Amino acid sequence: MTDQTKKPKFFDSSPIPLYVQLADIIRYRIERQLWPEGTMLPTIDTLMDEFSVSRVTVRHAMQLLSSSGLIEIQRGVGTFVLKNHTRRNPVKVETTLDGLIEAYRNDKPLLTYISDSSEPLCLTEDDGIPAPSYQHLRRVHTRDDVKYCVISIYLDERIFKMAEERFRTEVILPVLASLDDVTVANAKQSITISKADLETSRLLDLPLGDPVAHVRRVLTASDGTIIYVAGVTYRGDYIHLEMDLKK
Amino acid sequence: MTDQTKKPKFFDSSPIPLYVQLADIIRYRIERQLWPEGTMLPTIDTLMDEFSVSRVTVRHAMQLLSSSGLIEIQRGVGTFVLKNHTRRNPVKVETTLDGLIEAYRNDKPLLTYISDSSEPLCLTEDDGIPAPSYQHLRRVHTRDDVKYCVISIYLDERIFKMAEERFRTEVILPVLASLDDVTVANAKQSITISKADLETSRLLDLPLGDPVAHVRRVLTASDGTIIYVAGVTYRGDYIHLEMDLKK
DNA sequence: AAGAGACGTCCTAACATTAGGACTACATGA
DNA sequence: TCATGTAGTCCTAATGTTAGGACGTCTCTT
Repeated sequence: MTDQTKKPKFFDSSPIPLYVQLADIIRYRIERQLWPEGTMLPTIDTLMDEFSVSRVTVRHAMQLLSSSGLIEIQRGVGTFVLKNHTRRNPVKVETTLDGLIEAYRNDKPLLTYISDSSEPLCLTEDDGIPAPSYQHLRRVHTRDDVKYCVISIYLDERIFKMAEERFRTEVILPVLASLDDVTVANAKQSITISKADLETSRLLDLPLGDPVAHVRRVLTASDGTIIYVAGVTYRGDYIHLEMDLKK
Repeated sequence: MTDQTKKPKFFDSSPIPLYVQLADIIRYRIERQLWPEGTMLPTIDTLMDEFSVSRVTVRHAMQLLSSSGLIEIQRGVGTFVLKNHTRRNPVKVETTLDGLIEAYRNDKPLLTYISDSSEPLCLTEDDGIPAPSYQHLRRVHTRDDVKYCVISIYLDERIFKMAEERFRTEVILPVLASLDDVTVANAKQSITISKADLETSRLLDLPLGDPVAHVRRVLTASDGTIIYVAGVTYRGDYIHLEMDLKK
């Protein structure tokens, strides 16, 4: 019965541990330049106050950030922002097929085949006319040692047979574009955002629940046959989309 | 020294409680139709086995899903998938200015002004020539009782003065478009994905760390003056982007 | 009415998270 | 050298998460 002051507890009620939430907030502030590189962070006691949490909690959060190299803790001195954790080389989402092909011509990701287990090919009426059969390829793209997307491709088997070896070892789209016998008449792409599920989080070394972008691409031939369907799951932080609204 | 069998512990090492992760996985399977509406979920004992977790953990996860209305637990019978939690009415991200204006003409969201505290206007050389001064407006858009984005707008003060009242009470872009004296020469938009920070999670009633999309729009007049800069943070699950890759 | 198959409850026992407070160790400048 | 400010350590205690197991209760079918 000492004091019944309301405890805002700031962002409790979430099942995520306080120290993780706190670390997220601090990371966010650093990324947003609120605390630029080299700055000394508020003292532990100040942060305890600001967020009404205990010492243990603040320290735990700090250790998390420190071990990920974002800050440096100096005993007896203070805690300092290290690197500005600049956005790492995001993937520019191309808005044209040519751009997409061109992008892959310059950037050859490491391809890792993965065993299947994924969603079956699912098409809507709008997509076009299904081909008689498809070859399924599923792999992870890696660049600079970072696995940045999982891609699951269904390729018209007749086309696949034209360059089986190349399709297996190279990125599909440039190969597809290089085949004289194949003409892509239509190409659609849709993007949605969701959270990394168990499989994705494993494949991309991502924490479960981290933001990801799902991209679905459908290419059709001039007779309406669907020749290529891809479902790509990108790490959310690798996505960057630019568009000119003035057409 | 009884048995030292390795415990894969499936997705431990994450600070997020197991039962939350498990609930996420089950929700995901339901959403992906792996367990369609009406299906009986595997028994608690089966799930305990599949994921190597204890009874308490499975039940805790189930209760979470049950209380969010996704499943129904029937004692002595089993647990069943209720509604298929269909995607709720996502916002189609427009790729042209006219589309954007048109979209807002048909969909009038509820605007809630919020006190400031946000990032200052930050522009790059590329954006254009800054106007002498800007009016800042910051608000939350709500549709069907769901707060789906926070928008922070900087509007050239000279333009703001032309229709102060309307700018305050209506969605900016349609008003801007309706002014004869204003011509938008250029309009750019960029999209990135990140996690909800503390402020966003509060404003949008979203769990901290949930996926969000940041959209930045810059409009310039024909003389290169930047007349409008908007930073919009959307709920990730409200974003849907369609594009025709064939230009 | 009985049995099988489900979920519900309860218990023990580790750990992890968190608050709150006291005290220690270190670095730096006056 | 010493005061000051900062991070580190340690303690108690409450609460939450998880494993593992035993047993209770409910529903439905035979």
